[in-house]
Amino acid sequence: MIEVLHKPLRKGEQTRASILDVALDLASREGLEGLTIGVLAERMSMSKSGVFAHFGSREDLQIDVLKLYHQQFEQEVFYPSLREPRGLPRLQSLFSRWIARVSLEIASGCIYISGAVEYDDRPGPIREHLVTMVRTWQLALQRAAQQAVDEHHLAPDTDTQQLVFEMYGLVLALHHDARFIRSPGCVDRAHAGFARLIASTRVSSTGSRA
Amino acid sequence: MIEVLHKPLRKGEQTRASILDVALDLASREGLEGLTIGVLAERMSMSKSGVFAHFGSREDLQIDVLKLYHQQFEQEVFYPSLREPRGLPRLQSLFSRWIARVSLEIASGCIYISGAVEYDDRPGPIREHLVTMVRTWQLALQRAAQQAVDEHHLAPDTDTQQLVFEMYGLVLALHHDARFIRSPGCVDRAHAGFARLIASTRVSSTGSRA
DNA sequence: TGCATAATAGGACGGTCGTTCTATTGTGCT
DNA sequence: AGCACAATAGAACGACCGTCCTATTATGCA
Repeated sequence: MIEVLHKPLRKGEQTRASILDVALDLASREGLEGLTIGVLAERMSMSKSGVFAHFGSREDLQIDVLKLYHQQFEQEVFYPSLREPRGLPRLQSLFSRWIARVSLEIASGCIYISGAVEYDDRPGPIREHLVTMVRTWQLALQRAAQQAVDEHHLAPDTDTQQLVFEMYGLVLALHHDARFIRSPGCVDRAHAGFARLIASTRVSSTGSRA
Repeated sequence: MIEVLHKPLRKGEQTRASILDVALDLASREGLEGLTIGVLAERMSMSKSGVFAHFGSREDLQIDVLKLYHQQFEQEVFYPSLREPRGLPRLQSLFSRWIARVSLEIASGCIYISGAVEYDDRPGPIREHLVTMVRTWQLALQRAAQQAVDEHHLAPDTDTQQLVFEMYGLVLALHHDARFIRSPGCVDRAHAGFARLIASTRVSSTGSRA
């Protein structure tokens, strides 16, 4: 008996979790703003109020979806890469798993990316959560890049912020061409871009601009 | 007397044009899906039906906004670059003007980019128009890149599709970091990325990947 | 097996949406 | 000036939205 007081009856948490699963799938397809309680209830074969009761408001639901996505992203992309040795191998692993995830979710879309467009001009807690999560991911990439510099895998004068900027660009281009344009072969192009990026960073400086 | 039959009274076309101007500004901020007739009417100090009467439907309005944006984009980015000599100078001019435009519209957003996310999974005429326009722009870039190869400004085995992919990525990253993250200095990073991209393409092959 | 209460359903609210219809105002030509 | 008609206003429609309130049903523990 570890939990003593107010142990919530199990059924509630269980359906709440499966609602969140469906909500995540829906938000991945239609965007966080397109996530609607009515459609969500329909997919759950529940009433609107039945779904609503599990979250204080739609905004809370959206934030919970965001947190779930973040959690899955960490689990699939970030943590497994920590098993790779520091430096270039880990950085490459991060990028590869990132690409793999974005490739897999071509059918459903990446909430970090769609959310960035939806909330770039919409203030509020959702935007703040999103920015924090994306910033966290970018800083994790930058830390891995800096370790690659420290391990002498990349040139000592490497601008790691520039490196992350370009890595992010490759993934955004992948997402764009795959989901919007639907042009084949863009996964390979993302990999090729990264290879060239690393190659030109390994030998000499990236060369920041005035 | 050049125009003879059914010459439309001028007032209508005039207000229609100014409605479109406001609609473009609105769609740049809130996205094409966020463009609403009620808000548009409010900003025009007109009634909803008064605004609506100028367009057969909201979808037609959205498409007209799209066409207006495309027209402005061509006027500001594409045509001026044609005055530069074929090859690398023209390619660089295209990219610079592109960056400049995206930088200027940091306050309002690029419809090509936000539209790509909004309509990547939403079939219909709007999506089709958008894809056509973006494809047109990508092909223009690719043509300019191919000319740079022909003029021996870039390596003969350059993968121009890969080049355009990475250029697009740089602009997407710029848009992302400027509008969403709001991190300073990303305009310089976009330029630096392009410089590195050209440098590594000028010397040797880009190296496509299996 | 009951009883407290968690979980869900159902309905109603005010709001906004795109769209349509009808009436009114304004324009531009003869 | 007056007439035909373009341009706009105003109100109403059905649909969907998030949210609240009140019943009803289901759950888990004594």
